[in-house]
Amino acid sequence: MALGRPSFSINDILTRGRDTRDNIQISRDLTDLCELKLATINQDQPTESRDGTSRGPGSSTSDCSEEHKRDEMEMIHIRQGNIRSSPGLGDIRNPTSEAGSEESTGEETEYMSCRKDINNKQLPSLHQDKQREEEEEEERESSYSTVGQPISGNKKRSRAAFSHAQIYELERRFNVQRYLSGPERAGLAGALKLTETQVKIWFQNRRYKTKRRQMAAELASRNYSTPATLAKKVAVKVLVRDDQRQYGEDDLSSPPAMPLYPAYQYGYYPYMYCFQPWLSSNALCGGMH
DNA sequence: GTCGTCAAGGAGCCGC
DNA sequence: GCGGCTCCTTGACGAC
Repeated sequence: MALGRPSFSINDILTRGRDTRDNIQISRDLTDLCELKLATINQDQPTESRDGTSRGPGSSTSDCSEEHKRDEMEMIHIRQGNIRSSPGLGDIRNPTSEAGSEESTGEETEYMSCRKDINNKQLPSLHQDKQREEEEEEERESSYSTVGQPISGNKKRSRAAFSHAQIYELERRFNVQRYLSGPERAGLAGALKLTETQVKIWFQNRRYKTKRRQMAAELASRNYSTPATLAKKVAVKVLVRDDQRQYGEDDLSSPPAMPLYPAYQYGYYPYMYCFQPWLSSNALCGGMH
């Protein structure tokens, strides 16, 4: 089951990504696209930048260049293999910001918060960060296998915590395509120092999470349009027009030729034609499908 | 202690 | 049979 593919192959990001400049350019394109959509969403709500200053939709240019630089550094970081690998290190995550980013309807916000986390926590001092990662790497290798599971017979299940850089890359990839082929998965897993299974499971969980949120949004919208509101949208035959009777008595006694509820047209939820929140910006930005 | 989130486990289904 | 999918659950973990 393959969904719509972008005009360029994401493999370009990974394979051509050995050429960092190419990779950065694609990263910029994706970042710009996502930020553009986010700006569209928040047109009327000035967003809070990382340094606490608010910025409007049109004022992101300078910030973008800074972010691009940081992205650039981050991507170089990843390509150099200085990425934190999967095994559960609680200190490399930022549950507060993650939880905060889990807006009920926002898919793009997770991506953006990931960017924010990366910029906030990892990029300001790459050298210190690198050194710390090396220390963590040693510590990790002493207790975990490469797939993030305890080596010894410890039956206690360990929950791998992916690094911000890994999640950032996974999210970005997910924004491009929601389904990966085998080679694509292998390439991404290799680039992120994860196993193919971990990438596969991550995408599965991510798709299901997206779906759950869409369903929740749908449910909320249904509750929003109350039955009383719907009851007003009933098709009524025009019996008299311009003082002329439009139907004979037989017509009126027989059932209408046209169904009153053309539900088939919009599935079984005709009112969704008017209000489809899952087709709004979050779904579009979250999937670009 | 409770709650939310997340990676992973597992059942059931489908296509090859 | 195998691999991947959806869907739901489990167990770990952090925030409150």
